[in-house]
Amino acid sequence: MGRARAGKTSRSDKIYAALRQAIVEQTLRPGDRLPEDAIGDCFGVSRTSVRAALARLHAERLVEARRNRVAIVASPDPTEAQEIFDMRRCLEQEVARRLAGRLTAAQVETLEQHVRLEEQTSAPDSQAASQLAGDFHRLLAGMVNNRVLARYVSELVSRSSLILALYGQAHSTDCAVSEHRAIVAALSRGDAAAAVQAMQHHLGTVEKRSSIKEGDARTYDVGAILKRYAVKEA
Amino acid sequence: MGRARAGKTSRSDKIYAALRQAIVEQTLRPGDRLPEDAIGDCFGVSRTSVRAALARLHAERLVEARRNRVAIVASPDPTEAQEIFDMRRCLEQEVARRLAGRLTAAQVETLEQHVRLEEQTSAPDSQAASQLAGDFHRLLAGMVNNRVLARYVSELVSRSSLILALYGQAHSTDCAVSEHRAIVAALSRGDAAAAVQAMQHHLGTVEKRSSIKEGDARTYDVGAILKRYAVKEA
DNA sequence: CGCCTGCAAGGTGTATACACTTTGCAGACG
DNA sequence: CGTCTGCAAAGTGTATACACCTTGCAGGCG
Repeated sequence: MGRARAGKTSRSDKIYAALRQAIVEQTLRPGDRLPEDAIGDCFGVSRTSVRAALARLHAERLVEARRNRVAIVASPDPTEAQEIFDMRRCLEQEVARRLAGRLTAAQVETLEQHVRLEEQTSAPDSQAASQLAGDFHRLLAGMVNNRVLARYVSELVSRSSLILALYGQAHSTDCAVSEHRAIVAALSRGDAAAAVQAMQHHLGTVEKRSSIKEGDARTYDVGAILKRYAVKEA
Repeated sequence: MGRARAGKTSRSDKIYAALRQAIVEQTLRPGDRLPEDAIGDCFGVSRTSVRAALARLHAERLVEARRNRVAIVASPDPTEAQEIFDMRRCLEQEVARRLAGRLTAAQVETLEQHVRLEEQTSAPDSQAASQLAGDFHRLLAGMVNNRVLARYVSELVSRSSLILALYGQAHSTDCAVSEHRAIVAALSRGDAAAAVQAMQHHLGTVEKRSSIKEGDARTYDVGAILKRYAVKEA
């Protein structure tokens, strides 16, 4: 009886995992429609399970669900995109601060192994590389002994995929592996200031890679945008 | 046609709101059972809507849902409780830092009015007072222009109710109003350092008010607890 | 008297049915 | 030819039905 345990995943769990994967891999892109019955047919289950999965994805802000309307993959507007990166800087800086000089040898090894894996990945712009890049950040956050922090970082990392999909070019080396290496180095030699700075610089790089411009996001409203076209057509 | 808009709340929305309220008010206490059909009967709806509401509450970590088992109101163990307060300190400190010296006169007035409302509330240990205290923190977080931050703070504030319910005495003046006043004062005179410190001190006070001790949370396991009783009975 | 076994009751997981809402389009109408 | 109207198709909101899991307890067995 020591056996058994866990294992059992409900149907909605499987669908949740599949959809989530498809979204962060950008197979499903922001704005794509997610009709419950179509998805259900596709997985061979009823709408019931699909609804549960969609609800969960909605809670994580990976899908938008308007009442009585088909759900769609979330597409963060520029303002939201900035808020997400802003928050990542805030949280992951905290991760760096807390981890600097406090990593065990085993943890450092785990991180270095992960970075090595990233380097060895053949296609640098592949879905796999993108996935690994995200995992690096999750791995790091998971080493802080605070599951709330880990969960928030993980959520933000996922949502970043949406932003890259919208404003960057698909999987354009989401994260420079060298920057990951620099972060690990600073952390393991216990240099908190450098670690924090490396993290900030890294996230800045990632954000820049996706040019979220669009009128600096403060000017973002339909009126302003349409006005530009009106001028052209006048 | 400028009219209409919003308004329509689905049944699961209503149930979600009701359960949520009951939980943060501590009418439903941590560990309380939440059987879908019982709740459905109670609200005159089917399990379907209740399930959706519970799923949402689960996503916010206000209820625990084990597979094939009745859902219960979440009861954070001491470790989790510390993680939540830890995270609150991290995020709300950021709120203070960002708000200091950047509040408009109108915002300061809103805050002062809220604090006045808190002071005037007759019963200081009432559900109402508790609710207002939480709202103060949400109000503050909402003034930072970052909805992600606001959402996380709001979630943590709600979860704090669970902790107070478990480890504090019910609604024991969750927050000292004077401390709220001090925070507003520091913010409005633009003293970031003081604001941050006031916030930290305040959250420290709140956490202390609920003595989460229980063996310092590292020693938290059933064995250790039962051992104490074994000694008594020996 | 204590432990194990099996069963019934309580509850969840999932499919299905049906009502209602939204949306796009065809055809009437100016 | 553009606009309005109404209807059918697509899709969601909710209730209900049934299979299966989990748990507590009654009764047998040592």
